[in-house]
Amino acid sequence: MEIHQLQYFIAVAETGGFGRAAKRCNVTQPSLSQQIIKLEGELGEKLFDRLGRSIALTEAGHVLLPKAKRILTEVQGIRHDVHNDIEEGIGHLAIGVIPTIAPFILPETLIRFKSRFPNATLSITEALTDDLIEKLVGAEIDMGIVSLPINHKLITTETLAAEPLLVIAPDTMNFKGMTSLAVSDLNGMPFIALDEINCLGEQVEAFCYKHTVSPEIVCRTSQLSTVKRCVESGLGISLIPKMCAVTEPKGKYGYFSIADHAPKRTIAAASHSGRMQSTLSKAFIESVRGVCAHILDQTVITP
Amino acid sequence: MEIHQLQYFIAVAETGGFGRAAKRCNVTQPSLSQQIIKLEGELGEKLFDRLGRSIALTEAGHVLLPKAKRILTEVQGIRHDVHNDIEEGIGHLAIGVIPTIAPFILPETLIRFKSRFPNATLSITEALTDDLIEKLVGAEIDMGIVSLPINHKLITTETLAAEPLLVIAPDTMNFKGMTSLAVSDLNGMPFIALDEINCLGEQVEAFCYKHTVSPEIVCRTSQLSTVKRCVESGLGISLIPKMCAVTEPKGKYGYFSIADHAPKRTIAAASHSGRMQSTLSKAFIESVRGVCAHILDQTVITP
DNA sequence: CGGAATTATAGTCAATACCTATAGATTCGA
DNA sequence: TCGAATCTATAGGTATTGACTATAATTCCG
Repeated sequence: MEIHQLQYFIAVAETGGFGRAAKRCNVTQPSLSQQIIKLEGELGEKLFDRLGRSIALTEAGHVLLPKAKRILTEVQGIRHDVHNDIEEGIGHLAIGVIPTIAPFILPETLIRFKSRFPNATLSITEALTDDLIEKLVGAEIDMGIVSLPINHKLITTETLAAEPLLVIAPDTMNFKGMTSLAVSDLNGMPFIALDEINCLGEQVEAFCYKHTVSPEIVCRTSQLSTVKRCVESGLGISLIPKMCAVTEPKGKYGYFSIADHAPKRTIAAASHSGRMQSTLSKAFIESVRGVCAHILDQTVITP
Repeated sequence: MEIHQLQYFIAVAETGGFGRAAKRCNVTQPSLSQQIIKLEGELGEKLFDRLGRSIALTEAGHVLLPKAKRILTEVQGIRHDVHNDIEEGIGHLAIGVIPTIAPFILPETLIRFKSRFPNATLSITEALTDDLIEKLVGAEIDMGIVSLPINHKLITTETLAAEPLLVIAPDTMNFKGMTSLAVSDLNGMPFIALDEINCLGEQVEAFCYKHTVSPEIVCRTSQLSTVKRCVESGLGISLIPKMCAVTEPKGKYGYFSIADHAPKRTIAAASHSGRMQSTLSKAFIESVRGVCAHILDQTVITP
């Protein structure tokens, strides 16, 4: 059974004749007759009673007609739907975000995205960079929000924001009253480090190494919120991304920028080079970009 | 767009590869590839991202997949539906009945038929024999319940019942006390005739002519109920079908059979010779046959 | 880098959808 | 009742196209 056969069938039923139907379908009458006969053979039922002047639907024909019409309507609609649904943002998007970004941007991003695409569904995976890359390659997720650099030949990245890393220090320490520090000020300071399995942990480590700063690592945790808690307890200082400083209520600690060699991380959207970016994907990226800009525009430096 | 293309598309989406899909569809991989490419061309959108090891649905592919599955499911179901719906009596039946039969058999017939085929829809046309034949030939109705004879080369008839015609006479006339009459008793009697456009009118006329009986026609009406009313008023006698006598409450008149040359009419189902009789049609015929038997089994002859 | 796996391309073949011409059947009007 | 008109089915030829084989190009993995 093929779609053009159903088309012919409907044409015959509606025009009441093979000849007229053939004209409507832009084929000759014998061609159309053959296809109808073939369809009848496949269904094992005659579809029309060929009376002399006109034709009448048999019982089987009566059963088939509405079903055939329905199918044809759906087929006709597919071409438009494929385009319209895309434009109307109907669909699904699977996103991955690294843990040192997720909690700060997701709430606002989801609100923005959902209000723009109420008919889209989202699934969010929070995982470390390497996991996200693997999932991207395996097409388990459509896009990852990560921190650069990413080095994988199948992954393409698009920069979304450059984010300063700020020194967070407890009120009990003697940075109080200063607005900015120099790299050298970190030397020998007690330091709360983020575990290196987080890319942020690596980046901080790299920053220190590059500027030959050697803080004294007193504690290593795997979550930024734990880092903050430790700092608040006066255990030491740390370097945290600005979005983490902005989006949470301030406690007994202050934020300071480093004046001479300001550390930063680059937030980017990562996707599979071989896959087309969907409309939803692109829109989500813009949402994130907007949220980052909004968050990073705020000021938190201790006065 | 053809159905086998949708089939191939679904197979690729579900097996995650062109080769595996081809195996499932019993075609070679190049054939399947070509059809997918053709489908993509027709839709103007790529449906898959061909990654090295596997494939991923594009946005358009994601939109198409559920629609394609739906269509295919419906197509798969058609073959069964065409047969099952027929067996389950889903469908429509257009019936025509002549006015001198309709009011007496329809109520009971419809009740029987509807309880047997609750999912069928019925449309009833009440019209004179010639009209019904015309509608049958034009396939406007599927079957007619008429009185024989029918002479039309395109019409086939199937006898349902032989029905006596009874003399109806007002209580005021001197048939009182008799149980049966002879044809000759009608001679010169005041007679309420049914209009000849009804076949029953013709038949009565023919009966009288055949037996050289000449009742005196005092009135000609077009409905049997009017005939009865007139008889009840004492205007004269008439000949009416037994079903008319049985199914209505008795008034101030009596029924008498004619002993020597009992007049009767033959009730039959008429249909177009070139058309297949649907299951519903056949079932309806049986319903009518049953109702006729039940009605004509009763006795109304004045004791 | 070589071998396994996967998709795309090229060229050929065969099935089939389509066309022209015509036959068979039915209807309608003279 | 006969012939013209109308309609569907059949026959035979053509051309499109779906499918096959063989192979190239690419990716992935050891």
